Amino acid sequence: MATLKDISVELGLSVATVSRALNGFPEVGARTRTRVQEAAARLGYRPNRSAQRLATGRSGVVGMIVKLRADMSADQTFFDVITSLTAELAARDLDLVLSVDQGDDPVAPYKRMLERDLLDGFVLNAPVPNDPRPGFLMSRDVPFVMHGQAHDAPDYAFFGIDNAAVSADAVELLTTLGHRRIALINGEARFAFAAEREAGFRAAMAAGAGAVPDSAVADGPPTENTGYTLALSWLSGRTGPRPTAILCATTPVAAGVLRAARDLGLSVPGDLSVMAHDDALPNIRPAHFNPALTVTHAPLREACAPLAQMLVDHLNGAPPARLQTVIRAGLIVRASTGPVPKGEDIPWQIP
Amino acid sequence: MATLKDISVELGLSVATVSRALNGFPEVGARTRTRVQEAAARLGYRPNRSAQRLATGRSGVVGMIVKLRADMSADQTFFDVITSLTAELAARDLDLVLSVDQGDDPVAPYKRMLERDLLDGFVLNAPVPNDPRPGFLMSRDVPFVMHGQAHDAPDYAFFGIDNAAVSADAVELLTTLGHRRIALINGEARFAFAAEREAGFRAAMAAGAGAVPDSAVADGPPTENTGYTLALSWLSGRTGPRPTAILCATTPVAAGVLRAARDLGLSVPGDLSVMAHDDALPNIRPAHFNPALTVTHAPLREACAPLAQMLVDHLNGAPPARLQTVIRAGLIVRASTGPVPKGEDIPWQIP
DNA sequence: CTGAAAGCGCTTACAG
DNA sequence: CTGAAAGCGCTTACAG
Repeated sequence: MATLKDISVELGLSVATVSRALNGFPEVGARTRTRVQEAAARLGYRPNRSAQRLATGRSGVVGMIVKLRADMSADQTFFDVITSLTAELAARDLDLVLSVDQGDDPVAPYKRMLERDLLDGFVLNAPVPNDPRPGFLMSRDVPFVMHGQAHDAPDYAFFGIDNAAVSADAVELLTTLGHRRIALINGEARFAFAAEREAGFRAAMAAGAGAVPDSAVADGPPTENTGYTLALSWLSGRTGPRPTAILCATTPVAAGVLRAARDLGLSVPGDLSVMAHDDALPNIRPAHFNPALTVTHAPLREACAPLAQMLVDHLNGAPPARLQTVIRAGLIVRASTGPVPKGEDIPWQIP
Repeated sequence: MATLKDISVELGLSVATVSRALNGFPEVGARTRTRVQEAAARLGYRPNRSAQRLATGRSGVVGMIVKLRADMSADQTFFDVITSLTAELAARDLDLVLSVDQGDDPVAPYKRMLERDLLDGFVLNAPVPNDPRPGFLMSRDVPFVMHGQAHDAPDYAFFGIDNAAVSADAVELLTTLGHRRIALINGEARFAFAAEREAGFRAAMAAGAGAVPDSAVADGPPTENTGYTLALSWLSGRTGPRPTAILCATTPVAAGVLRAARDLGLSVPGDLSVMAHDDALPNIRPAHFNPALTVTHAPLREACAPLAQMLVDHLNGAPPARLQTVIRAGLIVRASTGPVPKGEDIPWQIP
């Protein structure tokens, strides 16, 4: 394995200059930099991470703790995020060490990893309302970045989508089409994003379609089965007036709703409009649903590069309160949404 | 953070001696070792991994590549193994870096990780028949250990259970109870362990109960749904004579079989005996099934300590062909198996 | 049984 | 713009 020394000998430069050239220090001459870069490529130079880490005092390792849920439903989104996050961190010379935890104490696994004393920072996933992890890590001065947002005006680094707008955009599309009885199959209530979506949903509905009864909001694991079961119960009409549109937390949930409609002989979008939020998981193509699914669209994996970069910036001393990004999901109108059925543009009745 | 130097100053010893004492070198005097260990504990000494790694030339990082399947069914066993493996490797000062791959080429992701040139070795999971990964890694002299076994007389390190015996033990129990028409819901055919289980099943059946028609062997994802669907079709009797016993690849599959029996009004074990192989996943308690499930039993997570140790030994120069262990699963007889129903002890007919 | 010393491959003040 | 040198915290022949 070629070292800085090899390059320096090859070019008659000092190791220091070679190091500076490769690390993009501005004071290096353009010609020198080019020569160094070429020699590095020619010799197949790769920095020795352990040496870099020893010299800089960083471990180059960041951690992420995955909560295993009691119901054992391995989250499909998990793999997608891990894939991208690992790659994005690797591109920035950081290794990601995963640790799976099954305990009840949300900060205990972080304490445990910190004790081993070899982590530069954390990526926090699956925030819950009033998540205690940011407070704990900040009290110990441990850098981290959160995927999502657990508090209203956080003083920590995070990247997420505007979940209230996800609901509002969907509601606005549907109310413009005349819908008033819109139901929501939300993500699991214990997660912060779900709380934001529900709040956004209720606010947008109140503004455009009328108040929403509790019976028109439900949640469950983000599966086809959840969608099927809830839609079947709502659409059968046994539980009161039927919704004319259903908003789904994920595309698999929407697949279940579509199946329920089919089983009940309801046409989509003739009798029922269906929308979902689309995390753009691989192997799930809402464009190929039948009918093609109207969605709000925000690929989960696109969060990974910003998250990795924020963490690097944070490690390099950037103030975390500057490392905050909220992006707005896109809206893709396809064939699963249409005008409200005639005579059905009647708001929910609050009991 | 305390260093070796701190300890050496504290005790008036050399850094070298402190290092030797802490690393268990035999030549250190017993009293000296004790003093050093006490001082290390008192000062909260933790070795600096980067320094160790730089000095030893090892990265201290091993990789594991997780294949993401097209059907997106995140394997429940995955989390269990990752949890334990991470912990066991950490206890041996190794970090585990996961990489998720979705491509078709089984060795490409290993090549890619190798190019980054910072891995000491790999843990290989989910072996398939004639798995190309061992050959590739051996050709590059990359240490690895396989969870399971992909070849008949491997020349590489691996740890696994005797899958043929898993089937044979189950078949023997059932034939002793008089069963002759035993059906198998196997793990997915693309995995090596499933091929071993099927071969073991057919051999044991041929020896004790008669040959098995292809229609009595099926496979699918290791889910409740797989068990329910297959059992329903077999037990309805539409596809030929009913099995009097069903062997399941996993406990969730058995849960599905039990539900199918219930739905059809069949009693277990009166009309049907049910067995499964139990990976001992958390939150699944075959002892609490109704009836309590008879199983072959081999906790997946118990493979992790041996795997971690084997990898360490391999990294320390042990010849991989010595690092091979096959353990035998246990057999736990509970209430889901019983004597064959009267007059039903008639072998399968091969069409 | 213990120590002095070299070395692992980087980074980064300090000088010029 | 470049270099000489110290230092990061270990490990490990080599000597005694």
